[in-house]
Amino acid sequence: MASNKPSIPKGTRDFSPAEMAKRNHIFDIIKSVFRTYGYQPIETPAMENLSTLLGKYGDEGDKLLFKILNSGDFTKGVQPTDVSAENANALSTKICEKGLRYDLTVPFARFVVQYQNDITFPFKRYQIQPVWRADRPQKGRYREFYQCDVDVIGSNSLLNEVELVLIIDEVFHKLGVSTTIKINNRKILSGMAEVVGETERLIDITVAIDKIDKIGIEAVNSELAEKGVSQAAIEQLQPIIQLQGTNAEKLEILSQSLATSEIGLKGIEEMRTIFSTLETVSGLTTTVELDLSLARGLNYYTGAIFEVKANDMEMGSICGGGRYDDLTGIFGLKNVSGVGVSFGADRIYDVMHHLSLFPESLLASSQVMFANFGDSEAAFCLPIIQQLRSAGISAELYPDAAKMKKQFDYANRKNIQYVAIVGEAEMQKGEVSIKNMTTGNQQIVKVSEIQNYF
RNA sequence: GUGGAUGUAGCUCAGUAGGUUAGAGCGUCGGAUUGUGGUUCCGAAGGUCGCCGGUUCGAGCCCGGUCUUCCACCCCA
Repeated sequence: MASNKPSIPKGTRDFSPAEMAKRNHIFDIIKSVFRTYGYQPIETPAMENLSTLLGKYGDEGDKLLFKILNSGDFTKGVQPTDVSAENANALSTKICEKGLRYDLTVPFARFVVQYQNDITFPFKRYQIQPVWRADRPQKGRYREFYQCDVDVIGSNSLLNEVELVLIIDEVFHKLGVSTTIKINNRKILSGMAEVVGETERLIDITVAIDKIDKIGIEAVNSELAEKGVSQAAIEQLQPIIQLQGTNAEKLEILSQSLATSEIGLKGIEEMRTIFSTLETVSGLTTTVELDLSLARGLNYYTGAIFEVKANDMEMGSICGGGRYDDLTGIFGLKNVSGVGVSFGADRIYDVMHHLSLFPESLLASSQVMFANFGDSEAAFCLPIIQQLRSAGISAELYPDAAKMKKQFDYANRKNIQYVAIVGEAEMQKGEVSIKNMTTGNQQIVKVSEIQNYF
């Protein structure tokens, strides 16, 4: 059949003007907050060299990378024996040297190393661009989605962590999304693994306890056992991962549990500093909570880790990040620590859409629409419309001399607040009748004073 | 990547045991109403039932494959 309906790849989406208005609302607020904290934008290419991407996200991450087939004769150098299911990975690196970026943090690290001599440290940048993951799509999970990253690199100060919490708080406050910020620290997690004598199983332990909210303590324990964590270690972990109380209380008990772990105590100290500094800042509207089950998959995190959950809707994390002490080291720049978070714009959109949090005014294209009564009336209106536009008021003329019903319908559908009516009578007096579409009131205004009406 | 559902008009969904020209509501368009919308009334358009193949005298319905979307797992924004 030739009549295939046009379509787009799985997990990708088109966006209509109405959707873009809402998406831009999110981007605009995020950007404006980033800027008020002194961050500056950069962009990097959609594709990176595969060598930049591979090995940074763990085995799972590598599998989810979109690879780009080499141009030209990509079969050059490939032997028939290379082509087999077991060889798929090795083969892919032979025929693909580029891939679509998986996140914005690794390309940022590459960027920092590449331009280290031109950058003033600490470098505060933000970056809002799409990323791609060859994941199976689901609710809140897309193959192409936007991340909004803010990072500061080249500073060890915990003030940066505090600043990120303030940014998160401000963004979600301005968007009207009720959230909880969860914080943990990789050093604490390392300390836990160390204390129970399972240092080399850190990743397995964190991945398992990360699921405690979802699958419960029993299932977590059996998963730990499955991964080879000793029964004694599992028992030792119980009181730690099930800690209750205020942030300060949790830290207090933890400092006893992890007393023998230098790294664990370091993590606790960091968290104490972050929490106590946050207390000196007034006006925080979001709950900030120490959550020891928070692990986060990306294994380049070394200090604080963040995750933000929407309070009023079931949805994966809508923002997440953490400190990475040596991400640039992989690209040859040692001893540069960074910390940052990434806002998931598409998930934030889904949450706001589901909870009807978008302001209605976003839909309006113009503030005022001039009804069209015919050629001479239109000609009379055009200069007035230009006058409004130069005063910063968005205005449009209905292009056809259609029936009033149709023109008013158009204004309604496009959420235009005012309709200006200029016919024979108004033209002669140099006036415009302006109708408020929500109240239905109509007023007559002199052409010379019209821009003051809005 | 593994397992499970789904797909009928622009949207939300009906569709009886497989049997003539596949329906409704909303929306769209036109009219009642040639300077006043969101209400009402009347009328119209719009579907190769996701796609490909099979079974059958006959398939929206049964079977196989494929794609999409959704759900769980893995993992994640």
